[in-house]
Amino acid sequence: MECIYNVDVEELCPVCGDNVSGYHYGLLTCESCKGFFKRTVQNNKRYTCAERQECKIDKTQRKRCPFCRFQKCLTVGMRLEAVRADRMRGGRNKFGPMYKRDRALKQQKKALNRESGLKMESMPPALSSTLTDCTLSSILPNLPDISSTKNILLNMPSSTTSTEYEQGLYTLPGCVSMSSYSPLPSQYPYQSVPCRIIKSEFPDHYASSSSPGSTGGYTYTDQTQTMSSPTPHTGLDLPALVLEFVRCEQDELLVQSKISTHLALLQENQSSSSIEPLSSFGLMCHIADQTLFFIVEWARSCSFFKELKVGDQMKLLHNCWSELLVLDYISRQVHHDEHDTILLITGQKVDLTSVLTQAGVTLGELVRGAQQLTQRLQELQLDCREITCFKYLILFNPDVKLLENQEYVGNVYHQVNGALLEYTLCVYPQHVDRFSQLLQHLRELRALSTQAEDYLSYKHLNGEVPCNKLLIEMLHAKRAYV
DNA sequence: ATAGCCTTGACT
DNA sequence: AGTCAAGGCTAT
Repeated sequence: MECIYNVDVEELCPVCGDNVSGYHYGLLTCESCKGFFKRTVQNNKRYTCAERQECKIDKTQRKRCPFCRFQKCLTVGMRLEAVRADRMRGGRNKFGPMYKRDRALKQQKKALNRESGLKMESMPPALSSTLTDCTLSSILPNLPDISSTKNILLNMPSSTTSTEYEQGLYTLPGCVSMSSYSPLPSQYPYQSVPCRIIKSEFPDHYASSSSPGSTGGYTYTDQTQTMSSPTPHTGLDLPALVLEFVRCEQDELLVQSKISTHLALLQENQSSSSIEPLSSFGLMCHIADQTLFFIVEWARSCSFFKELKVGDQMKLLHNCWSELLVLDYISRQVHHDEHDTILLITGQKVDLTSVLTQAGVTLGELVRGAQQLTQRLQELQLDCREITCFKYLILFNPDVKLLENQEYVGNVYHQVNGALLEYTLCVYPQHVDRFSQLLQHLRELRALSTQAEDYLSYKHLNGEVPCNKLLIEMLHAKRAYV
């Protein structure tokens, strides 16, 4: 378990997760994505996606789909304007001061973390990289929804850089840190923000207004249309709802990187203070707390969820948080091929045997139960679209009592249920009872999560759960509505 | 086409 | 003189 402590503070490329080699075209990226971005813009390359324009980009797969890779470059905030039209070498461009501020900010953040020791709660919200100090009630009403995200972007002061923005300088009250993991919908790509500080250094190809009759290059608007429109061309006619769910999924790599950074800071605080090191269990609580934050973020981004009033949103989340946590854990194991290790959200592997020997009876049973369910789901070859449906079925639980809009929640549930049925019949026609098997496994997952919640409550009563506000809030809200 | 290494040159 | 993000070169 010690390996969890060795999370590197070093930043990862937001596009592919490789090691960064410096600031390139607006942000810290790796050497290969730098080169890829340069080639694409300089040579005005156009790519197409053979799949659904949702390819995962990581170090091993980045070569497979240049379309999605370039899309991701833009989404994370790489700047077309930083590619020079005249190909002049050397020297500095106008991004220099921005890089400098970004570096200073990172230093400041580190220093602040060291000062405040483990008491993250005392940190000014704007400097807190993740939401250790947030309660659900503070997150839900204050987080901007996608449409207001657009407004914030559009109204950003012109001196604002994307990096500063991501680091939370422009956060709203309620300790909200908007970051690059929040998927900006394709209608509002970052690059369309009109108030860019820097005039394009590549005006011929990329200035949207100055070249109405340009033949060779695509404009910003063109690009949005050609690069981001949903592909109608699919081999199978999958339920639209399922495709939409997949499109709204969070970027796992970014979540992984955020949580890893958080744990790394925690580790720094540990070593620089006299506070007793966290136990493995304590560390797991921190991971669970952080994961919860991203689960809430995901829920918030669902269009169905946004329709609900905050009161109902809280009831739904209070009801299902542990199921979503367990689903997150199990779906990670399902697609992890090594049977003797557990894959954490941080990307680290933990030896299963050492977990089982270290864990007490209850935790041991839980881990074993999860492994068994994992194995059954692996045999079924559960796919990521089914997992996404699971998340919605768990969140929109029609059995939650005292909802203001009970009927709506029930409606969503049944729609998702129908979409999942249609999906399984469409993709696995030879496997007729797949749908009912999936639902059976969902019930088993629910049972596991109840066990897990009970275990956590017991540990909390013993004072063994570290001060993770979100996790503890959830524990207190334990099934009050069912 | 990719990506690691090299050269360049404004800025400190 | 040193820094470091641009572009360039070239094996793979």
